[in-house]
Amino acid sequence: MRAAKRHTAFRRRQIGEAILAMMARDGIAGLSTARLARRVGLVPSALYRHYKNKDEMLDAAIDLIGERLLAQASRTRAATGDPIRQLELLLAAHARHMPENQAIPQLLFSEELSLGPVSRRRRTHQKLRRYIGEIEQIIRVALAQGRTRPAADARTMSIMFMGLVQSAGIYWRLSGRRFDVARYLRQAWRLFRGLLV
Amino acid sequence: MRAAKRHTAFRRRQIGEAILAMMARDGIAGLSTARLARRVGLVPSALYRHYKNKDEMLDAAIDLIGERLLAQASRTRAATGDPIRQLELLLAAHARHMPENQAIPQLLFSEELSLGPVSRRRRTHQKLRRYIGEIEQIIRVALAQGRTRPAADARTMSIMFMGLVQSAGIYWRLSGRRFDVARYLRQAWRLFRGLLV
DNA sequence: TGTACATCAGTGAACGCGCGTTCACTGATGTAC
DNA sequence: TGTACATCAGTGAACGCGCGTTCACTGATGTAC
Repeated sequence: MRAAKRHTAFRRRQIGEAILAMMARDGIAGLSTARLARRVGLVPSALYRHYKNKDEMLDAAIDLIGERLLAQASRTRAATGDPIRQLELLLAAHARHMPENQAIPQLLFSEELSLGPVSRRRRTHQKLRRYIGEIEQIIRVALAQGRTRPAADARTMSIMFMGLVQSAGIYWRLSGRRFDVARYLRQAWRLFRGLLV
Repeated sequence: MRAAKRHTAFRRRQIGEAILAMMARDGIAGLSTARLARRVGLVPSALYRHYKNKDEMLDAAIDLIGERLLAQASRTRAATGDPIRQLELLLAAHARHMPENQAIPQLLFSEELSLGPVSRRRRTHQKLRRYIGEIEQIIRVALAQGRTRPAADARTMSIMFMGLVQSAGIYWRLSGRRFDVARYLRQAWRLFRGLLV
């Protein structure tokens, strides 16, 4: 059956999102153009109408990840002015979106990143740095409001904050999705919060 | 040139260690039998004298990772009786062995783990759990000696501890090995230590 | 609004390539007497 | 200690398979007059 004709802009977004979804579940390695095309409802060669090659498709997916992370950060900032509450909301969002967000660590540890073009690692680095920068700023505000003299700077704390999410992800994945991420992150948050107020 | 004849036990270990080394640098995906054989100094078909197939080679590498983690834990326990000092030593060891240890997250996020046989995920899970169990016990002793009433249990704290190492690894990798892991872990340790004493 | 033509987004067949694995072989190493 | 034989660990050639990508094609959609 012949697929309906859609504008390239539509297909590009569709392909990028399909990569993210497939990556979250099974990683990048098994992501063939055949499987990707099937998921989008096209024939493999049709993908090449919208991207020059597979590398460009991958880069588009990386851009989508960056967009989503930043969107989540600004949604959270908009929800409340209290920095402590913002961090708590952010952790809750990570717990909720754990399955889809697995695309991020899958990408970070993929050979496509370590063996692919340097530009790709740089782009990814930049996107993650921007997100962690957002967290760092929130922490900075929190520290200014808090009473404790912190034992480390805001940047260290922001990387540590990301570590909470990463460790939860690893355990969740390894346990066959049985590990109670939300519970762990609530407990870890109580500890982390103690470092700020 | 024909390779020297060595006992299977020797070759098995050699192959396992070659996998770990290659995995640490470039991930699992690009780990072909051809490249693996070249590294060991054999011809691809020779690998099959020592392992039934590639899956078994991979499992051997996973066992090696487990061995090494546990060895590191017991070396640290032997070095000092002070639990706080033990944790500090453990972090320092992780900072020192960051390059080789990249094999661990590479494995944890590989499609060989998520798509491979369930038994492989279980084995890996068990090995990591045992290591984190060691950390948990150390933390338990530390909490018993400390003066603070902790805001979370030892298990949560042990996963968080692992998160310190993971976040450092991600940043290190993304930054093109430029991120100062030792410095970050020292700072993060000061914060984490504050939760215990 | 209708017609003529250009562009765009789909198709299936074909390609060269590297992959994991098998196989018949060879000569070095180990074992029995 | 020397000889005869079995086992073991190496080899290169060959296999079937899925991969990313190219290409000539087709018919739907958009544009000019």
